[in-house]
Amino acid sequence: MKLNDAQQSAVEFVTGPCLVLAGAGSGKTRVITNKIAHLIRVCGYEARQIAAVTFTNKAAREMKERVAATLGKKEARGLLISTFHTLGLEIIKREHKVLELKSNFSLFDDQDQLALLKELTEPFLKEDKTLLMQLTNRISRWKNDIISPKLALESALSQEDKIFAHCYQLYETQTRSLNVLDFDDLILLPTKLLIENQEVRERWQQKIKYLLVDEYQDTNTSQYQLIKMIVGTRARFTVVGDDDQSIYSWRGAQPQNMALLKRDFPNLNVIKLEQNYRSTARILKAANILIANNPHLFDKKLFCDIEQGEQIKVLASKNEENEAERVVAELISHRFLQNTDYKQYAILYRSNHQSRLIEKVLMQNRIPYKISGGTSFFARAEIKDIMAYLRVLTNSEDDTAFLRIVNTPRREIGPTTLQKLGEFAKSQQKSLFSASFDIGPTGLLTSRQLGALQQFTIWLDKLSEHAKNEPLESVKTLLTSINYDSWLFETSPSQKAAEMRVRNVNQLYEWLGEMLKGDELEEPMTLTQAVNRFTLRDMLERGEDEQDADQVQLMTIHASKGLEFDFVYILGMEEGIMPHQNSIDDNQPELIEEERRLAYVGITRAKKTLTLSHCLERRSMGEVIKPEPSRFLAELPQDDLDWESKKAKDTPQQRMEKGQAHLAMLKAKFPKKG
DNA sequence: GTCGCAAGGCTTTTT
DNA sequence: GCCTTGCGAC
Repeated sequence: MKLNDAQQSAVEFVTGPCLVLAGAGSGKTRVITNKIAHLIRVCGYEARQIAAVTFTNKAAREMKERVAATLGKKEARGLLISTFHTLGLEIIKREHKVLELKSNFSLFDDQDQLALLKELTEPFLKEDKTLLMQLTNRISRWKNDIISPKLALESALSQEDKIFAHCYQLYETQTRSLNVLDFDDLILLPTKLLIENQEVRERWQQKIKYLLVDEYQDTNTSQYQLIKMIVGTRARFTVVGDDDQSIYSWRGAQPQNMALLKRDFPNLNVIKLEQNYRSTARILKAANILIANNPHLFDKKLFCDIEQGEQIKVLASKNEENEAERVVAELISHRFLQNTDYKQYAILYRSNHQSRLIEKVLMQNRIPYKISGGTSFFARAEIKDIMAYLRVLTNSEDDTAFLRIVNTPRREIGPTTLQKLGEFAKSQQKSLFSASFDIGPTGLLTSRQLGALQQFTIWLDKLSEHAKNEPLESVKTLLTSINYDSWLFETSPSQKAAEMRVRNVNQLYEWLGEMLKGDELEEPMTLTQAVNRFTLRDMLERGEDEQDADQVQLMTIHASKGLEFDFVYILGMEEGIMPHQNSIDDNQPELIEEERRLAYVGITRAKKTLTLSHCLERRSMGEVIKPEPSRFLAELPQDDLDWESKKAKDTPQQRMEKGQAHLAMLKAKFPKKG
């Protein structure tokens, strides 16, 4: 298919800064992939001089595949296509000396971060969960805004601010001494480094001669600074974004960065992509009308010349079990009548836990499905265990990981031993691992306790030596010598669960093997790198069977951004779910607007049909609630909706009347503004 | 030091 | 409703 005029000019404009305002389904990925090809084939760039960044692993993977398909793997080799965080990790890895970091640092995921903060702030916050959450968010915001603990402390006004800033400082000191970085550091450190160090900045400007950024509306302050530093005054870059699809403001994304670009680069070329190639006219119209309820940074009008299409179905179910059954039943009969593939269907939801029931029903009906995103895999105890082993193996100072594995499987090293070891290590300013070798003469431990501890750490020490030369081999040794499979069988509630766990561990091992080996597009990694990539959930997957597999796609709406499906089902179109209860409670219009954008993103994933589902009853934290249908349903053009009453015995006339009465109620309850 | 049970309390979304 | 945490028994 030929590019349209707007797309073509977005591809061919390479001499300066370029902002592409790309509405949903307007072919932005095509623009990016074609532009990369154009840069290489026409403008004489080498692949390794071009970097393209996105926000999610899924999007990065998708882009890699599309680019490889356009250019061929040979020409695409060396291209840097990754998430912001992986790019940051890469910069830190190469510049670790300038940053005064050891090369073997490990990464904290948000759970590690929370656990450490909880421990560190216990004297100040008294384990108050709300305060702890606020602190976590605050630290993240400080890091996003490039504010050091020192500065935070200086500018703290209230008593609470001072305590938070103090905790921030403690946290920073502690993470540095553990030789770990958190996710925000991966952006913050490179940004600070490039701002402060001219030599390093020039090195990266030399290396990355052209930068492309997808989902630009999701950048936060430090990410924007990082972009500015990399592109420098040459300003050879293209950013692609859509303020209507900004759904990450809760983690610091500033859609205003789109407007800032005009200020910072006065010669910015702004190109609008307004033709939608994805959805039926009806779906597009519904999406446009919904999003028109939000204020806009940039004006754009999406149009398409695809046929009208079917009405948008609205299912009302009695409760959430019913909802899952209804949606699956709809899907099965649709597939049967239309003779389609499972992989053309997507079931989207607001929060991860909503997948549970759907999974159950899909399983009962033996329908193949794939859940993407979600933390399910890495949240599993067996995966966390092995990850902790790998982290200690590469970074012996990672006490958090050390504590997780020191007694898993059981080694008779209990809380008393660890308490004493912890105190001793603290007094010596040492890691738990290293302190274990020096604690003997102090007599703090009984000989039995010391024996158990040292047997473990000596073994670990040998293993990490082994890991330096033969990383994959050493991981195999690790798994066999702790007899992990048997441990899993002993501790699992059932044979089946144990088999599942063993499979998960094997999966991790397989991925690890692939990452250490590399492939046509990726260089082989060190064990440290591979472990850090895992923490970022950014692993090399042998794509073939994954891609071809005919499976129904399950994911959150957040995870679905940038993807498209023929037939889309959205669950839980209810007040309290979408919009989420928190955004209703706080009574801030911006929060509802973000929820509306989320609904917009969900709706615009659909190419051919869209089905929206809500329940009349739902169990929430143990009690039964009766949620109202989402206000967003009332905002959609009602002529394009096919409201189906929950009772099949209703005549169409009754159904219509009920629907209309319901709507009147909704409209009275949620009057449109303006 | 380990295991099992009961009570309490809640992550929305991702790297 | 489910998962984590705390406590008591062995």
